Amino acid sequence: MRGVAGSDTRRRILDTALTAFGRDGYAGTSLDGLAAELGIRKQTILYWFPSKLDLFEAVVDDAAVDLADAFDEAAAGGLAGLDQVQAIVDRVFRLAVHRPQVLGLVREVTRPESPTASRLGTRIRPLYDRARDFLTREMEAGRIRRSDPAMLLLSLYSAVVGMVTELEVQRTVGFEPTLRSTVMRRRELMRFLRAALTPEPPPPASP
Amino acid sequence: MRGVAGSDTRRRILDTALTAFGRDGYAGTSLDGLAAELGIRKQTILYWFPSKLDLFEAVVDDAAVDLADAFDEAAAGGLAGLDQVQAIVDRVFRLAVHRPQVLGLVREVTRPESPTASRLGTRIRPLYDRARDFLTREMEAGRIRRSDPAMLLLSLYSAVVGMVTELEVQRTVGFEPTLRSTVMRRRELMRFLRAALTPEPPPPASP
DNA sequence: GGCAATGTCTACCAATTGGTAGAGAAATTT
DNA sequence: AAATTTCTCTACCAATTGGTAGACATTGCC
Repeated sequence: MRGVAGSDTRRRILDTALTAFGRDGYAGTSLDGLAAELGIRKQTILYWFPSKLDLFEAVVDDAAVDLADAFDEAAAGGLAGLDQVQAIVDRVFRLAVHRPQVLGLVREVTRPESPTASRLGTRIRPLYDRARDFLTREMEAGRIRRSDPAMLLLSLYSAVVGMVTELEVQRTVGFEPTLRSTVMRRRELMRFLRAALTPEPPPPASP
Repeated sequence: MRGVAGSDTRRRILDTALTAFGRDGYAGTSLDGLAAELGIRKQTILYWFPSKLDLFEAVVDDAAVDLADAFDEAAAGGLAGLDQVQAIVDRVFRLAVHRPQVLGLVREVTRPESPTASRLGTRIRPLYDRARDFLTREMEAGRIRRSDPAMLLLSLYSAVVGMVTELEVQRTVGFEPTLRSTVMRRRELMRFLRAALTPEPPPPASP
């Protein structure tokens, strides 16, 4: 078959490339290998995406949409304090179980030398600002322990992404990442976060 | 100069390779580039290390020693509970400031597809076991909040390494990683960890 | 001074890389 | 049915990759 409607070819390339870039990194992914995985020729990839870098950027943009959607959805409930945090963590975990490749890509793209570190940066920036504002507000309202919001956000990000992404550390250490262990991990993470975020009890009330 | 005593050539290669592998990843690092950075020819590298993979493994082994030493040193004080945790975090931070490349390599090597993920695994395993036993003990003694030690350890690992390694996220987000910000980050991380680890107050004593 | 060991280099090489040029099949338009 | 557009392919290519073979310089030993 030749020249067939293959309009989904672009889609297939994006999906396979997402997995490959997240798994092997940008440098470790070759167009030939990618094409072989897809059962097509490299030139077909270059037809849809003029260069490897273009493909990578398209993949990143594509994944950024997923991430932003997840956050939006979790934020839509209009929750507050720890409940809102929990909703977001749950949502990110759902994404991680459903499409773990996305987080692999996040890992690759947040590498200092990543070819488009800055690109994801600009994509993520709005999410970041929203999150920091949220934390600031909740701290002022006393629903979250008071500290530097930017730093706290970094801690949260690290804990969540680290926990979700570094599955290998688990494997290295003898865990098989089953669904059950994933659920346990989420629960454990939430306990951890709740403990860290719960505001200290107010000082003994003065009359 | 030719054939000079260059016994430190091996050392220089290891150091430069550590930085390069941590920064660009295994696939993203080329022997030619490495050699150029060192002002020598690629064949000199291949004289000291028979292949690229051999070089990588040597680099990993080298870095693993540094890490293990840091842990040992931090553990030597014979502290308990949160103080011990703090000592380790401090020590890792010191390593991160002093030789940030090591953590870059940790990041690369914990990637699922890393050529020697399993190697670092076996190197780290003993450290892991010690840490988990420590946590279990401290929980039983009531000095640390009770939870699943393995999971908790994963949380700690994620929070610390994530916080230290993912400098780029900070940069992306507008922080310049100065020494001062590093100190602040460590302090913030400790506050975070302390909050998460401090045992809950005992239930109201029954007679 | 001769000589083996050590260390660095030049000269290659086969395989793989990202990318170009353009042929040719199928679908769509006219 | 002819012409055009859309899509995938074959055929190349220059540059880079990790690696081999071996020349040649320096050093330390006798």
